[in-house]
Formats: sequence, C-alpha cells, structure tokens
Amino acid sequence: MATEVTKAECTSNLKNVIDALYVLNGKWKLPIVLSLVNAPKRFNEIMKDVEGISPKILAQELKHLEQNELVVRNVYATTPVSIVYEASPYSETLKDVLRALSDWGAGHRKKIIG
Amino acid sequence: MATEVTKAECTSNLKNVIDALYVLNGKWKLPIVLSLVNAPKRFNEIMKDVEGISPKILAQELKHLEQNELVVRNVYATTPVSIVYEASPYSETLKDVLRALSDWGAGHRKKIIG
DNA sequence: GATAGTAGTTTCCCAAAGGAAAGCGATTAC
DNA sequence: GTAATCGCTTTCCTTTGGGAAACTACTATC
Repeated sequence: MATEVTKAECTSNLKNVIDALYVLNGKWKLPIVLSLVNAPKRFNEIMKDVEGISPKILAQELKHLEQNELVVRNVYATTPVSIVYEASPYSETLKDVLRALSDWGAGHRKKIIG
Repeated sequence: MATEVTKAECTSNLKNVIDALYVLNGKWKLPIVLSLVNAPKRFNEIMKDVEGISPKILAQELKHLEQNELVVRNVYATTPVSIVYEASPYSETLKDVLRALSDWGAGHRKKIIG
C-alpha cells in the first residue's frame, strides 16, 4: 500500500514543491486568489478584503496572476468602465492548497496561543 | 451541504492563509521540511537533497524551523559529534500542505509544458 | 605534514519584495 | 467649481531574501 516511498518519489515530490513555490511564492498571491475564489471583486474591494496590501503591490500581483492564468480581468463598458477580477477555472486546482494552508494556519495559531 | 460559505468564513479563511504564509513563506522552508519528512538527515545531506541551497541559507532556515518546532536538531556524542536534523512530530501537520503543493506543482508543470 | 570531511560562520554584495505617499485621468455628485 | 470615487501608476525608500566565496575549529586519514 502507500506506506512505501521510493527515493525517486521523494525527489520528485521535492521538485514539485519547489516548482509550485516558484509560482506561488510571496506574501500576497495566494491570499488574493483566495479572496477572488470566494467572490469576484473590483480593485478597491480586493484592497478592503486583503488587509494591509498596497495598491502598487495589488496591481503588480494581479498582473502576475493574470499571466499565470489564475485570475481573469473583465472590463465592462459601463460609464465609467468597471473592472472586475475573478478567479479563473484553472484556479480551482489551487483549492486543495488553499484549504490545506487555511487549516494549518488555524491550527498553528491555536498552538501558539495555547 | 458545505456549498454555502458565510462572509465570516471567507474572512477567517483569508486570515488563516495569511498566518500560515507568515510562518512558511520563502523559497526553502517547505522544501527543507519535506526533505526531512522523507528521512532525517545531516547538514551536508540536506544540502545535496535540496539542490541549489547555500550553507548560509540552510543554517538560517534550520534555525527558523527549529524555533517554530517543525524541525528537531539532534546532537550525538560521537567523535566527531554528528548532528542529525529530523522532522518533528508537529511537522506531520504539514503533510496535507506538502501533498497539495506537490500535486499542484506536478500539474502546473504539465500545463506549462503542454 | 598535507588533505579531506563535518557543520557551519562570516563577509560582501545584489536583487526582489514590499511599504508610504502622492498623483492622474476620467467620471459623477453636490 | 469642488470634492470624491475608481483603478491604477509613479517615485522613493527600506527590508528581506538569497547567492558566492572564503574561512574556522575540529577530527580523521594518508
């Protein structure tokens, strides 16, 4: 059963994690994706949701996430134009990562307080 | 029935993820933990396993992980002393995070190549 | 005595991340 | 006309992350 792990598997696990972190690394990328997974939002709504982020960083990270196809930028021809960011279908693949991180963060906070 | 998500849950998910990243952020912490989860290792063995890391960064990150009780440093009174690092029991709680990241990294690589 | 290994430390340096604050063009409300 | 909102951009600055290389104290081996 799955208790045996070969050296090759360990190595590829390591490479996978390093590759994932290469794309997801940083303080804000995953929080932004999570905020948009919860609901599509406009620029200033994300600013309010993800506390502490500056407009410069938010703009920069949204571009990065767009390039990695995790976020879609929708422009609506209202007056004035409204711009709504949403999590892409591909970002669904991050749900396990986000759930695991959220669970761990909650548990770790309890551990530190206690 | 878990399809409904309240605003409060979204917000606390966000806080949890931000807290988790506060501890786990950076290029090397999770790779090091994963390497030690696979098997306890000595300093130079970790260096070989986690490719590209420099001794300075490894020493620094091991200290950080020790302080967060994710890694245990064992000193054996051999001559010369041997120092073996191992994943702590608490680091078991990171298994879901590591598995999710490894899976995502593998999938993302396939997506980029294809 | 020379060489090698172990477990790092030290120094120096560069690049990326990130924060603070101001500004900007367009539009709408008062 | 004045002020406010939206979605950013620009500038400036500090902090952190991280790489390269040399070096150290100790021990063992040749």
